[in-house]
Amino acid sequence: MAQTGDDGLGQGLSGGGSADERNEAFRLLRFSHIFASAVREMLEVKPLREASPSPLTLSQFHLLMLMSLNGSHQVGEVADFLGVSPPAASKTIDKLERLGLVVRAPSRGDRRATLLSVSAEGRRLVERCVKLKTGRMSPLLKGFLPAEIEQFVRFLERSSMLLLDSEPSGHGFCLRCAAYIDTGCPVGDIRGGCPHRKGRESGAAGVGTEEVS
Amino acid sequence: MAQTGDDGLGQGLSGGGSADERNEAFRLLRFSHIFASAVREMLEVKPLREASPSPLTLSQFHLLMLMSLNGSHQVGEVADFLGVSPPAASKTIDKLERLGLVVRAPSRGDRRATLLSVSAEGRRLVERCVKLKTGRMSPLLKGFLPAEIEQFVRFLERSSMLLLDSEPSGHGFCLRCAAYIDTGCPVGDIRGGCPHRKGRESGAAGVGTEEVS
DNA sequence: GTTACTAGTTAACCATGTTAACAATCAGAC
DNA sequence: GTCTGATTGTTAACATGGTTAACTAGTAAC
Repeated sequence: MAQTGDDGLGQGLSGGGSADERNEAFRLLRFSHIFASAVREMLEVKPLREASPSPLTLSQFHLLMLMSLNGSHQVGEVADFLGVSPPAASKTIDKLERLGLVVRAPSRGDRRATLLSVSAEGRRLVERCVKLKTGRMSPLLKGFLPAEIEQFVRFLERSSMLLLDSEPSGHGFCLRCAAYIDTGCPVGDIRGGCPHRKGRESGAAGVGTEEVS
Repeated sequence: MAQTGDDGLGQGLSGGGSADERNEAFRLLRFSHIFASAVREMLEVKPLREASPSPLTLSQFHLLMLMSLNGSHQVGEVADFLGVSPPAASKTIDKLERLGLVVRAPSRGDRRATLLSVSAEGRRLVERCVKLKTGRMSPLLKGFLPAEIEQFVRFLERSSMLLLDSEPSGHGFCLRCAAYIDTGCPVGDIRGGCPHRKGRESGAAGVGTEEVS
């Protein structure tokens, strides 16, 4: 039953073009969803659950990851990066502080601001989690030839950019897209720019240099 | 600053192998994240926000999608498919019913069960949403050659399976992975089987045939 | 026909998000 | 210098979506 073109949605997917083209569009949509779910589940949620004794949210972990790479941050920056309101960020930080993963300290320059940094315990958690991610990646790396990996990465990059570029005018939401891993987020180039990147570039002198620990 | 191998995480990612291999693993992990986020945002969240006057959750929409393709369902099946507890499903259905998108009707065979079906309004919403998804896909389809699309889809499928297969023993969580689009979910083959599939196969005679309309 | 199980809902609670209001501090006009 | 206005972060009040436990109604087994 329900062969590709038969059901109600086969119609909805037909944007013109031959049946083969429709079928390709259909399969691409489907496996994009599956891949996205698999990545989220196996490379984000599961490693985090295994690495952390107390159950952390992905948001909470992203915050930790961000700070473990970029030194101290202000609460507002963190809120921007996570894409939530300042009170939400504040509460998230409360929780992480109770767990002993981050540390709040008053900023010396601006006494309104509070600087956040990762504790040793938090840093260890991040390391454990990254190690688990790496482990889960390895069957994937073993199952492809190096040249295939290279091409797959290029496909992923190109298609991500094509997807995001269809935005009428980039009002710059943040993908929380692992940009914290490295500089040069390609997403930032086509949208308004991810807040994390902004923080690192413009705020580098004011924030990054003021170490807490 | 922070070139790929310099920062704290370059170390964490090194699972052995040459620097080039590590770099490839690194890029693959990163662009997998980016692609997953882009798919979620542009092919799931945004189309839904645009198609629906009242803000629906992805869960709620998945439920709608599921039922619009497979006729009526029981509350418990829906809970399994969404991966939430029965009370949560019940409340979700409450909301969708208040919005006039689904209809509850007593089952004639088993008077404990309630059968759910999509209203005409709900069906229109699903169609609008699918159309928007298709629209957002088109730049992607235009930006690739047909042969590239084909290969990209194969990569996505292979890597999804490799990722999911690394699970020690599939205790069958559901990816909500767009399996509702078509039969033959490849994920179901390697895990315990997605609950939706189970519902369609074993429950087809008891549930699918009893139309509520 | 009594007993045990199943389907669904309700109640009480928790986590996480929001907006509005607030205290403290900074920065510029005068 | 000081007053006014913007900013930083927190608290308070509330909405939403999830959980488990308890309950009702109905089915099924013996």
